[in-house]
Amino acid sequence: MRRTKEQAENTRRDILAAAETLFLEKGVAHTSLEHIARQAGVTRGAVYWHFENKAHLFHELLSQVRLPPEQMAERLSACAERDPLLALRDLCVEAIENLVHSQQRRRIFTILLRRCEFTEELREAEQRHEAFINQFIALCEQQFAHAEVSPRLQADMSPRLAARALHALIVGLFSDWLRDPTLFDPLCDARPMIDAGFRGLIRDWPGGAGPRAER
Amino acid sequence: MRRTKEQAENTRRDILAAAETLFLEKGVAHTSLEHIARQAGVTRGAVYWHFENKAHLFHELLSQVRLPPEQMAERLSACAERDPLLALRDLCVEAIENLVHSQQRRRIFTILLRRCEFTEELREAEQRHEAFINQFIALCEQQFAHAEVSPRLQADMSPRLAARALHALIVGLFSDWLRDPTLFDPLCDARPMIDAGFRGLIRDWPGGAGPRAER
DNA sequence: CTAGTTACATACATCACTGTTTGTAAACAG
DNA sequence: CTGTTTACAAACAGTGATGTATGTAACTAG
Repeated sequence: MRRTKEQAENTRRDILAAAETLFLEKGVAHTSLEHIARQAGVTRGAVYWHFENKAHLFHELLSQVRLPPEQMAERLSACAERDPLLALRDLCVEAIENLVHSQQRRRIFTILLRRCEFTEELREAEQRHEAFINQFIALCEQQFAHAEVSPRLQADMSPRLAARALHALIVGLFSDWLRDPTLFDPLCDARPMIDAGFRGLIRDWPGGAGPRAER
Repeated sequence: MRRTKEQAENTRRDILAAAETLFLEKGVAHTSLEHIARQAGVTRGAVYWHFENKAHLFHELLSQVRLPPEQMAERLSACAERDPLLALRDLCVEAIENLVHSQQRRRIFTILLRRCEFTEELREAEQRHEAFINQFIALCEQQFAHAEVSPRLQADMSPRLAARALHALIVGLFSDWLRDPTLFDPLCDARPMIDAGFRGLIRDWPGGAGPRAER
């Protein structure tokens, strides 16, 4: 009963989708490969064929939604003629809004934040994720350290600290909203909240009256 | 080999301590009651005697570090003669600094944020924790809605939104620092970061030159 | 057309965990 | 001092998960 390459790719996707569903529902540790296989309509044989083990499966799940940092860096430097901070602000707002637009992102970040244990087993996936975060923070710091920007920082803020505060705000918004989506509405609240963050970091940050970002 | 009441209390504490250690090390789901018992120098019999099951054990672990909300409310209203926001600010800063001062807090919050899966099994503990968070947010909102305070909010900020943004910042700082303690030093950085948060929410927030809180 | 390989299913061996039950010595109440 | 309860230890029963090994039919390259 061998399948064609295309069919094989489909079962692979089915397995990933099944894992996504079950990880979200019962947590990573409490989901067995048997479970995943059944949900995907295959046996564990298929799972072990496509993935080394649960940790690798998890890892590949995560890779599906991470914006490659190069792309982020590109987006930030693309609009170099504008205020570099406005580009960063828009990026942050979009990151949060994206949770609304893609249920897959929402599911996977929920798994990441609330349905998995970062322990030996998932060390590799964790490290990749951490590397990603560090790159994001580094990018922020870079923007804040920009020659035209750093003089605008509030007195008690270094580029380093500003980057960390901004990241904390975003992570907090992610994890709060994923925990309870009724807390706020990303589509209308993310922007003012992020703006508030920037206002605390930057002296002359344009107030609530500032222009909306172009889309 | 029955023990005296005092001895029993000790084994209970030993079990909790063992669970704390192992949950942190290997995650809640990956830690068996057998493991915990061994680490505590007892058998599973003792564990089942003192706790109904792993979920209840986990629950009692968490209760060890949560500041009762009444105490928070009290602290906030205690210094009513001062700016209510300064009291809130100090409370937030302290919450973060406390992570440094108590390794137990640090361990337990690490477990909460990175070593457990919020799934059916832990539903009860999760709900209590969530209730606690909601009370905290409600308290913040209350402070921001205070008659003398709300006119000072930035134009695009409601008390509701401000409370949520502040909580997100704190949660983010918690989870970032627990993930990587080299990111910043709570003892000197928490205050400016929290101040930045407030500055983004409040118009006339005293700048970095503001007075340090009395201790 | 036919090796050889692929994409699985099936079977096997092993082990770990949970919950419960039973046993028991020692503490404690009266 | 004695019956009762406490604070466990030990044994039991059942279940499920993992990794691997083996089988196999169909695809595919030549």
